[in-house]
Amino acid sequence: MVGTLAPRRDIPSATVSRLPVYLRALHEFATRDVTRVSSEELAAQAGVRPTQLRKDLSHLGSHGVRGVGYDVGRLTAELTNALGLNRSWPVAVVGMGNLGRALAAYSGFATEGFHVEALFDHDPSVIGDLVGRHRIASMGELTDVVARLGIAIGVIATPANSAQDVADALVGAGVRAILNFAPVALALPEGVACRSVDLATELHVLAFLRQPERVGADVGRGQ
Amino acid sequence: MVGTLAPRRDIPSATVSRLPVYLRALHEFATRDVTRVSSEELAAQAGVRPTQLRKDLSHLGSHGVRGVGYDVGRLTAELTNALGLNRSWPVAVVGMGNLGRALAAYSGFATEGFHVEALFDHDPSVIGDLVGRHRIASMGELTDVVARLGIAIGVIATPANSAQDVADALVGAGVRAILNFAPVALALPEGVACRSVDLATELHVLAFLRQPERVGADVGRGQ
DNA sequence: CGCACTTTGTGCATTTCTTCACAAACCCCT
DNA sequence: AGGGGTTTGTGAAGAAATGCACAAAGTGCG
Repeated sequence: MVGTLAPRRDIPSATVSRLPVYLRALHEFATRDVTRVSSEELAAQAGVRPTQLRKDLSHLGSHGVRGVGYDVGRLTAELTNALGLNRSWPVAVVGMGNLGRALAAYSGFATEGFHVEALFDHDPSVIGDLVGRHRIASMGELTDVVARLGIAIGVIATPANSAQDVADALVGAGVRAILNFAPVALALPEGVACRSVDLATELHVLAFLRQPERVGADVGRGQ
Repeated sequence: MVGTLAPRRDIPSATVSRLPVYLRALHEFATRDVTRVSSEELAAQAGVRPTQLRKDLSHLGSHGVRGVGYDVGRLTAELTNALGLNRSWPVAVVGMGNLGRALAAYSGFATEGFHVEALFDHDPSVIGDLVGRHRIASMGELTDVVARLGIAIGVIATPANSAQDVADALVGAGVRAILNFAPVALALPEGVACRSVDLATELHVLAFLRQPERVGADVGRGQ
């Protein structure tokens, strides 16, 4: 973590990272037509301990009912609202290699108001190609397109060496939330949110954990 | 994190998650023919603070030279060794949708001894198809193939509802390290290492951070 | 050869995160 | 209406991670 810090309201960042997991667990119960869950059931589904779930929810001022549990619908609404998922989030993907194309088509991105609305690439030979319902635009069009479509989140799926330039372009165009798949630490101005996902790093950590010397271990956000 | 715990040797898990980042930063310097770096330079490249870098390296018993810095080659070797990257890690990818195919072809996977050696899918209509240099095998072949090729790491890129079955199959076949892209908390026996990457969760966190009420914030593994 | 300068390694303080333990709150049954 | 049985919400304890400040250890110049 390099950017800025200090969530304005006092929700710990560790808690924020888990809220989406709780939301998904709730959806799971909803599809089974369960209307009430205990912290124990919900925590089991989410892969955390009940006590942590309750503490996390307490930061939202969220209220279950003692002796009963949580109303699935109500808690879903509260979490959805807390996460800001009751609006639309136009997403742009930059970098149309294997990963970028997969992300552009990934159904996980289509949930909860996230919509891929624009695709960009540097390579002239792919500009104009259709991926899903969208045409790949050139980097030169980025500023205009981002402004016109009100892109809120930029996904960087380029090689490492162009990631910083892309980030600068996105920020310059007004994007203030970036999901970065390139294996570099981006330098970003204060006020720009960034999450990085690094596949090679994940494999490296697994390799460490699986070394014969070290016994069964489970580091980090295993679940 | 739900699985087991307690890295046998006392390297904090937060440190372990950063070691691959340092290794990559070192590679960057090496390609520029730099042979010595200070903790300040290396930390800047890695996106952390110098003091944290030094503290992390101290857990390895790694030694730089006071007044000088670190020898790029030597530190690279030490980190490579500590992470267990001086051997080959055969990887299998299960689930040949968009994401699985991208992962199978992803060059980031090809670094440092990680080699995709087997591909699996449930869908009969894609079994036998070639992706890269490999044929997609059926789930029924999983146990045999994993054993024969000595697969060390299983990557799950299936929908959420089949992820647990796939995990069980992998573990049953002897795989004890899993990289999970399905949005579920896997239940795994003690001694199986697991890292989960959840794209939807990352977007949700970004949405939270970008809500108007909360000012610039940067949660979690932003870099 | 010694002194000034640089940069590491680390004990300690601080902050953040997790877990425990229990009182408060609510339902339901009689 | 009251009491037993649950399950939440939370203060306080404990653990982990981070950041500070400085001593230790090296280089190189005079």
